[in-house]
This record gives sequence, structure tokens and C-alpha cells, in this order.
Amino acid sequence: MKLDAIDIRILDILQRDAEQQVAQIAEQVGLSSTPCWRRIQRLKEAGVITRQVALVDARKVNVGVTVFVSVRTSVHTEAWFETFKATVQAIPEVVEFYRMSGDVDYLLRVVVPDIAAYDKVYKRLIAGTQLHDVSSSFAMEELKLTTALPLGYAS
Amino acid sequence: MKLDAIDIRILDILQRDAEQQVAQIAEQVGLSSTPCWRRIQRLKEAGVITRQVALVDARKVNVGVTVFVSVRTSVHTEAWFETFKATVQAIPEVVEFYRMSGDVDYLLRVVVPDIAAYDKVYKRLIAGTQLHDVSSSFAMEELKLTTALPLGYAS
DNA sequence: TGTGAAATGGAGTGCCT
DNA sequence: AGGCACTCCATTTCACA
Repeated sequence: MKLDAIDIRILDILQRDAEQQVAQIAEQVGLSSTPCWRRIQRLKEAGVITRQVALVDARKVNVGVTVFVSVRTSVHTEAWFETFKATVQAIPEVVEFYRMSGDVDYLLRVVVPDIAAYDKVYKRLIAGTQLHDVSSSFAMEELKLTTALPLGYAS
Repeated sequence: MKLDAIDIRILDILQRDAEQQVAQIAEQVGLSSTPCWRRIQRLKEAGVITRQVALVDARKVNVGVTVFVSVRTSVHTEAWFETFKATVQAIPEVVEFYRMSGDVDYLLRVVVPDIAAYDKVYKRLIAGTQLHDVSSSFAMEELKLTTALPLGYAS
């Protein structure tokens, strides 16, 4: 889908605050409500906007601790991968999960209340499949965490 | 703030899809619209729900490449940290930024269109402050990425 | 594509239980 | 705390440029 400058401005507004009403957004981008509304619909239909969610304060729901888990494996079969993928995706504490290039095979971001809770997740992780090496790093401070993507490359 | 089982169910619904109307959520949690609406307001006022945002498809805005950047530093002064923090936070391609325990001092998640674009971000990063070691790992596949926090620890 | 007005339907309010 | 009835206003639709 082709995105013009106004679409990008609309996206930028919505990915920071989706509660604003259409008329307010329209004003900011110099449009009246209807065309602005049509553009938003178009962005949703095209899948540029995938969905709209409420962001929850991690500490207020008692998951203030973030752990990054690096996983190395020795097995490299398709069947192993499918099992591992399903195991990890089913763990709600895992909020990010990537297959990586380089010396680490997989990287996970896990959120938990404390180290004891992390240990349970860790055990669930290694119980599912055979892993060669698992290394955990704890985040001491969250300096930036945003769902707003940079829009400067869009076209 | 104390969260009961109904609050948690409401949070769980909203952090997956905030576009549902109050009446629909109310039905799912076995309440009528008004008390459900009041609970949602209370969750917002208490800061449990921080905000509501539109999620954008990274590939559709041309930032389909994710890079994790591990930073080690030799300088450990407060002034250095403040400069570094401000430099990194100002880079829109950096969507996550943590101070870590262990051998890596900082971890960044960066989203860019391609490796060439990453190189520019990398240069911007090292131009800002003195860094001892910067190591980049590319994500080959995004297996899970969610803004929905696990709600099993909330109370 | 954009504008303006009209209709629709959900959010927000007050009051009662 | 929850439910019901009502008001109000933003969203959505429609006719037109």
C-alpha cells in the first residue's frame, strides 16, 4: 500500500494515542473528519494498522522484572524447531521470541515478578526440549520501551 | 490498586483488543455496561492501563529488520550515562533500551529497513558517546512479539 | 479526494436497587 | 457495587463538489 505524508502523520498520531477522536486527528493533519476517517479505515483494511490495544503498566500487574534469555541449541531438525517454537509461544511470560543470526540461536524477552518466578519459567523452558545452552541476563533499568515504530522509512 | 478477577479479565480483553465496545466486554465478564465501564475508567485512572495505541505492521512501514545491539562501556560516570541515555532515547529506530546486569551493560532493540540503514543508526550511536564494545545480532525470524503481559501474577 | 450535514449508535450520567 | 433509562456527542453514512 502506498502511504502519503498525511497517512504517515495519522499513523504517527494513532500509534502514540489511539483514543483521540477522529475530529481531533483530522484537525492536526489539516483535514475534515470524513476523509480522515476514510484514511484510517483504509489503513486498517490494508493491515498497516493491525489492531488497537490497551497498554498495561508491567509493575502494576506485578511483572516488573525483564529477563533476556539467549538460547543455543545443538539439534537443528525441523521437528525439534516446531516443538521448541510451540513450547515457547505457549509461555505467557515470554513476550518476545526471535530466531537469531550469529552465535546465539534464539533470543527471548521474559517478564516476571521476581527471580523465583523466572526460575519456574526457565524450568518450563528447558523441560520442553533439549537445549545446548541457556543464558539469562536481567534488565536493571528500562530506559526506553515503545510500540511506536519509526515512520521515516515508510512510503 | 487491588485487582479482582473481573478486573483481570477486563485487562486481558483490552490488552488484546481495545476496539471492542464496552457492552461486548461487559457481556464477556458477566456484567452490564455501566459497572464494566466504571471498572475500565478506574483501571485508567489508577494507571494500570497506561494508554491505548494503534499497533502498526513493521514490514508495511518498511522496518521489517530487527537488530539487537549489546553495548559495553568502560566509562562509568553519571555524566556519561546521561549523555548516552539522551542520545539513544532520541533515536526513533531504537524501540527498546535497557541497562543490564552481567557482562553486557546495555541492550537495545533497533528496527530498520535493511542492513545499510542499520549501519547509519550504528554510526549515530557510536558518534554520541565513547563506547567500549558494540555487538549487533540480527533477528532472522520473529516468532512471538506481543504487548499482552501475563496477568497471572496480578493481585 | 475533500466538504458539510444528517442519521446512527455507543459512551457517559444520574438515579435506583 | 451493579443495573436501567436517558442524554449527548462522536462515528459513520450520504449527497454533492
